[in-house]
Amino acid sequence: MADLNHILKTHGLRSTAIRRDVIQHFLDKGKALSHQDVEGAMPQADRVTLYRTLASFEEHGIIHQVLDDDTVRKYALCHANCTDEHHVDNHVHFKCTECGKTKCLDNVAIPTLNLGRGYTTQKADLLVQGVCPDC
Amino acid sequence: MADLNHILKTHGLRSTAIRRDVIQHFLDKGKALSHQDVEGAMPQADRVTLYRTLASFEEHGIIHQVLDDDTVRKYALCHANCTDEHHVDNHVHFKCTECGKTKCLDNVAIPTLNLGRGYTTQKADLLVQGVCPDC
DNA sequence: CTATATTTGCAACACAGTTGCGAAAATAAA
DNA sequence: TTTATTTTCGCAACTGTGTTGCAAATATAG
Repeated sequence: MADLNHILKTHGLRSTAIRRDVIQHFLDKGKALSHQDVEGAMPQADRVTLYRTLASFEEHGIIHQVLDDDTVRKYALCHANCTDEHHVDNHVHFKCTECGKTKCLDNVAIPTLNLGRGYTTQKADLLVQGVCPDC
Repeated sequence: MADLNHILKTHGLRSTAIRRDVIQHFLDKGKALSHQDVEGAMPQADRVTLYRTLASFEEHGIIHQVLDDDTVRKYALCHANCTDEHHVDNHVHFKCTECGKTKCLDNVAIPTLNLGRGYTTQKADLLVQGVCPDC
């Protein structure tokens, strides 16, 4: 609880009950969550507030977007040293076709590619789908 | 035109004006297109028909979905040998942050990764963002 | 040229995400 | 601690994307 407080403060956000609950939910689930996932877990909170919470968490480097093959936005907790300015998310995302969970593979980096003459790379997102160890 | 006809037939679809127009539009643009992109180019066609056209093209291996960091679905033409059963799309997608165009890099393959014990890989999508040679 | 199966267009709907604004709560200042 | 200031919350209303059911139109097979 004091922990959640600290996370918010160090990212320049005020500590509110809803925000602490949202972070706690991400910690509990340990996988990428959509707005709907979060809303389902805390029906007392307003839809719009949750949308704004997720957006501001992303802006301040608490969570990052996870690309997925469906159209709803998904987010996962950033690992450690992401701040407002400095966002470091170079890991692979894995979506299990059995259990449906999408997780960050923090220890698997996205390889650097040679795209050919004239291309500059700024960021890369890699989504791998298959079956996870638990399934 | 006879060409477009042929593409549709070999993928098991009837040849209609709208479908030929949609394929032609993909050929003209040479980049990933959203439903809105297609609709803008042919306002005479019904919204729903275009949604169904894109869905059925995807099913029959004429186009494939391209992951993007916004929530609207985007598609690009499949290269050659994709059929209903056999879908081969192992290339990297590149989105230029200047011109906004997303294209297939057909000559750049997604590298095989070792994800660790217990993971099975079925497919992978890689989106690289940066500046393209034209910008 | 006719019969049949597929495709199209329309209306209506479901759901994701956004904007504006006044009320409430969190921090800063006294 | 109390007050002032700034941020956040909750509500209503809205926009945009994508879907479903059904009747009319059209493409192909016979």
